Amino acid sequence: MGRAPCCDKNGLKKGPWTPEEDDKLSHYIQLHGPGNWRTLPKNAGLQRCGKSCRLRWTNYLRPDIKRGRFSFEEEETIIQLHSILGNKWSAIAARLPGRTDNEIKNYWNTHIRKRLLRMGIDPVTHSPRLDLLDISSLLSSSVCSSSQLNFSNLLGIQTLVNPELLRLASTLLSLKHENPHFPQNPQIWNSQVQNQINTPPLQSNQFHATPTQEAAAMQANTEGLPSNLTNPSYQNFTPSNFDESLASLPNYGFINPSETSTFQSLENQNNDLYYNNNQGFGFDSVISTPISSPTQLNSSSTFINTGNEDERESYCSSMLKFEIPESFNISEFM
DNA sequence: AAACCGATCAACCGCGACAAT
DNA sequence: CATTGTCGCGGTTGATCGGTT
Repeated sequence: MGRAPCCDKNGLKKGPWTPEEDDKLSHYIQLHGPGNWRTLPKNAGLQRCGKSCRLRWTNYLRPDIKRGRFSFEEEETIIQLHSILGNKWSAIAARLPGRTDNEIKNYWNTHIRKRLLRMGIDPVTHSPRLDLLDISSLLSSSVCSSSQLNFSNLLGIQTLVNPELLRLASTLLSLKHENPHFPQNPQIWNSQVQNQINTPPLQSNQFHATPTQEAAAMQANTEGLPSNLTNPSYQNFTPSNFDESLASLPNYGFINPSETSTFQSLENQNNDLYYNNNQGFGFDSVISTPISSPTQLNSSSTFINTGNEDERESYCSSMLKFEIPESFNISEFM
């Protein structure tokens, strides 16, 4: 089926909007509402296509748009929602009052994505970027082919690999060795470890919404779920385990600093860790928070609300012990 | 002072979904 | 059921700005 042109482009203006055009559009919508976007420009006396008008209104002129820097709470919400919704910017924006999908998308691409990469986290899968080192396949072959833990291969690449990675590998191999149910798929392996790294116990006070609000929020967010979530943890998504999936979402260090949830602690845990995903960080709080109550987002989390980008990253990194040093050239492994 | 470069973000483009006919 | 029209989404572009050389 052919797509109809959104408008007759002949003679229509493109590019940046002038204050006069903004005034015309705002004034018209305040008086009449947007109505039909196709006919709006003509009625409002604008030499623009309806699409351009809609975009200008929804992304800039709408009176309820919040301007200024994203707060820690908003940033955390974006990351968590992105980990389950993917690039569903409109669905994410629906959970962030006053923020537009375009603004969130830009902020993700220019800030969050880069910071996650610097931290060694894949912004698509939200997992540690072990894949960059091909360490997953290395470990997989080692694990699957022998009951004896053979570190010779690992040691051979030690000069290239962050010691933290090797220690992680050691931990994972130990867990695998002791636990017959350990996932064979390295990707699932990674994501499950990531979940545990970032999932301190759920706190009961993270629920603020009424059942009705929760139901509405759940519906709003499940509607936006992609069918092909890249994170293997969520590929088995079903309505019945949705809570589980949400509860096990990554947190990237935006957690209460009093909680210890690091690789160090991982080493001391028994294998039950891998089967208690219900005790994840309270993503429920994000999902259940009413749209009109942005300040309630993750109220249980403790934030150091500085406005400094570096401090945010530093705080993030300090909580998530898995960190690729600045000197480590990731691009060499791409 | 000028040139260069990277970061940012407003705006555009193409497409899919869906309603209307 | 097929076609047409509209809307909204996600990806991309390009203008602008500030910092650096």
